[in-house]
Amino acid sequence: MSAIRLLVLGAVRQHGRAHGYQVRNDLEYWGAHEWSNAKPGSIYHALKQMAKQGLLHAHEIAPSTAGGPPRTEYEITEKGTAAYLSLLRESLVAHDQKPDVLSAALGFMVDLDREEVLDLLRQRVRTIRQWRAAVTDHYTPEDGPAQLGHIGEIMNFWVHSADTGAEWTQGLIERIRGGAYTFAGEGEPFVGVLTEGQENPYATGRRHPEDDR
Amino acid sequence: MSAIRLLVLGAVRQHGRAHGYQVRNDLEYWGAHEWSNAKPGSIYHALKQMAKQGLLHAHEIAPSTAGGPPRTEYEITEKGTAAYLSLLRESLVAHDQKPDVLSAALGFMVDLDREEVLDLLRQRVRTIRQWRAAVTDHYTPEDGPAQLGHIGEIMNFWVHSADTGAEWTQGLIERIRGGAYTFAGEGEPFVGVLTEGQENPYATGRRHPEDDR
DNA sequence: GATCGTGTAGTCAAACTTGACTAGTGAGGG
DNA sequence: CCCTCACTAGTCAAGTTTGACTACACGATC
Repeated sequence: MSAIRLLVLGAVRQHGRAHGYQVRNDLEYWGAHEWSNAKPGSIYHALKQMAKQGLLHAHEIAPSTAGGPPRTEYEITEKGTAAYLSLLRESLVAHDQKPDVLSAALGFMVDLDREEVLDLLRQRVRTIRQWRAAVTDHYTPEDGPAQLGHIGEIMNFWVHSADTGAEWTQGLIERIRGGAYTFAGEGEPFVGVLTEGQENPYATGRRHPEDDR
Repeated sequence: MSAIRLLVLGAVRQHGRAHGYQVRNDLEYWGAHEWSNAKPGSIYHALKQMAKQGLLHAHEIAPSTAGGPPRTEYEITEKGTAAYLSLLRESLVAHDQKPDVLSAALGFMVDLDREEVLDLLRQRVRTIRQWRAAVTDHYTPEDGPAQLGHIGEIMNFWVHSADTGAEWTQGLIERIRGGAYTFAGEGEPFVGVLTEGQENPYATGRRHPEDDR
């Protein structure tokens, strides 16, 4: 699964009601266009698709005051909220070598409560360890790993990713256990969307020149 | 860019001439179906597409002796070889948070010569460092990183990935500098394809049960 | 007062990916 | 001798992603 659905659902949910451009702008604010496939086409497509599937409810709205084509506003449905939460949980646990999914999940983790996030992250560490074991097991020929030649570097790379991924997750667990951040039901939530008329300091026009990679 | 083109070009090139199923089987042998999107559909699609673009040359062949539909054999063209090498170089250098691209490139790096690979990997380390600097710069507000709240964990995660990625690359550089593996023009190359009639120990049927993740 | 850039809002075709499906052959078991 | 199962080889529709494009409004600039 890609990160786009999680991102879009989360963005719409935070707004209560949002049109495509608003979602697009939020994702840009979060830097998501840099670490995920959050291109305009994907966002509008995801909105339409999820509306068709009943995860979002679409309201046709008159053309905006600021020119441009007629907009559609979306609202998350109950089914959508359920899908969102299950996607979020899944993304925190799963180790699918897709860093964008984890990044998106980190951005929304505070929608769950602290204890649950800790549980999910511990589960994540276990998942990674299991995967690591499967890799070393599967790719170690009977006559020793040297037989693989340079192909062994592929395995080596996965194992390294697994180890560092587990280590990082462990660090995050410590920080959260230590009381960092504000989770669901712990009072004033952290506001991560742009309010109407607020300028976007991370908009495309003002990127740092070193960004090009 | 996805890894599929690199994988398919590399596989066809190693065979000299190969039909779709052979490529598919090689990729499975390398475990590529586990760490990349090397599904049958993608492979056949890539073959056709690249044939249309002149990177491969297609020979229509009579139905195989072993039953099944008529096969098409592909041969890499000059243009294809050029594309392959440039894709390979690019994949060794680029840090696009897509681990499958790097894995594929590792599998083929021995098609280049040792010194060039070392250069490319050093370049990779530099690229990662630059990217890391851009991230910390871009996502550190004037009033200190604490302002980001839990969103800062996204940045933290990238930075961690960059650091461990650079570290791993450095390790690989050391191993290659130390004389490991056999690169282009250094004599008997490592054979990474299945020869006709050889059994495939990693074929789908015999996977380890722990593989399911 | 034309036009140039920027922001708003979204569409579209082309390419790619996915997962399920087709279809023939041959070996082995009952 | 028939039936099932695995292997060989590939197709297809549905869904997704990409990158370029449209179209309007507003302010600034020449």
